[in-house]
Amino acid sequence: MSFTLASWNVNSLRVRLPHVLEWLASSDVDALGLQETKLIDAKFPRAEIESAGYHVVYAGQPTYNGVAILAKRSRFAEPADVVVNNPLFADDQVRLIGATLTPLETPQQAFRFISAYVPNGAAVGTDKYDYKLRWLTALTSYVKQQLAKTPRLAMVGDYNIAPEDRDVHDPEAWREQVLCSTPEREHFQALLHLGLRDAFRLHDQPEGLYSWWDYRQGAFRRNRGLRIDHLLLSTALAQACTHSSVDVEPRKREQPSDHAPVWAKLNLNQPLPI
DNA sequence: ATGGCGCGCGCAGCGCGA
Repeated sequence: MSFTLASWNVNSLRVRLPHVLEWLASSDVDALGLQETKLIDAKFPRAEIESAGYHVVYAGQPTYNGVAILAKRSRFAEPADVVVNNPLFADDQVRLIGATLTPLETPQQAFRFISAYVPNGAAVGTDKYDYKLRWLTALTSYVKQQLAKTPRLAMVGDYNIAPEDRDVHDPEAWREQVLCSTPEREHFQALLHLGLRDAFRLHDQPEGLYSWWDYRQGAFRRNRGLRIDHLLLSTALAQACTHSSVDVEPRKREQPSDHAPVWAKLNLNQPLPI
């Protein structure tokens, strides 16, 4: 009984819907967190996604932000207990959605799935950077609370943090810049210390595999990227994770998102520890 | 490392992302 979980910042779902539908059809994904849908709920392409065989829950706002969770209908019950945003953090931006996903065949394997769009932070020392750090502090409190209630947790998303120098094409150029600064990296480590694992680092990985490349300067062609999109798995789920990677193929298309989807495969054959 | 990119909004050019 294996499940593939994934995350993708699509930078406008209106523009990227064909990419998402093709990727779902070709990649065998069971649950997908989306970020930067940039759609109000009234404009969300619910019918198209349901026709593709997925449950979907979503929350958006005009122009900016917006998150969603897709779950394959042949494998999961309707997503339950949907929560939008962090109850511990008053936020007028829509950057978080969580739901409980229950496998149809093994309902005892239900887990909490969160799609997160961490603020970008603009530049170190700006108001947006302060907001990012405050947002992350509140996220850590919330995840701690969630893990106490639900030991099976997958929190996926655009974290806008490259955790280590090996996640950066040019670490010296990015030293203490936004996405790579020490305070941001400490926040990422704080999440791991709660009992989450970075799925990508559970396995041997090739060097230079990133999840975001600037649209400018031919950054993708030159692989000048950062690994800022992550799947964080609670220890209970991390034990079941057999593979994890980034699929760079969608980034090669015409009119791509600047982010590539990241994924992890979980083998839930054995009963999971509580 | 700033831009030069691409998005939304809305119909020009700006805010924003990372």
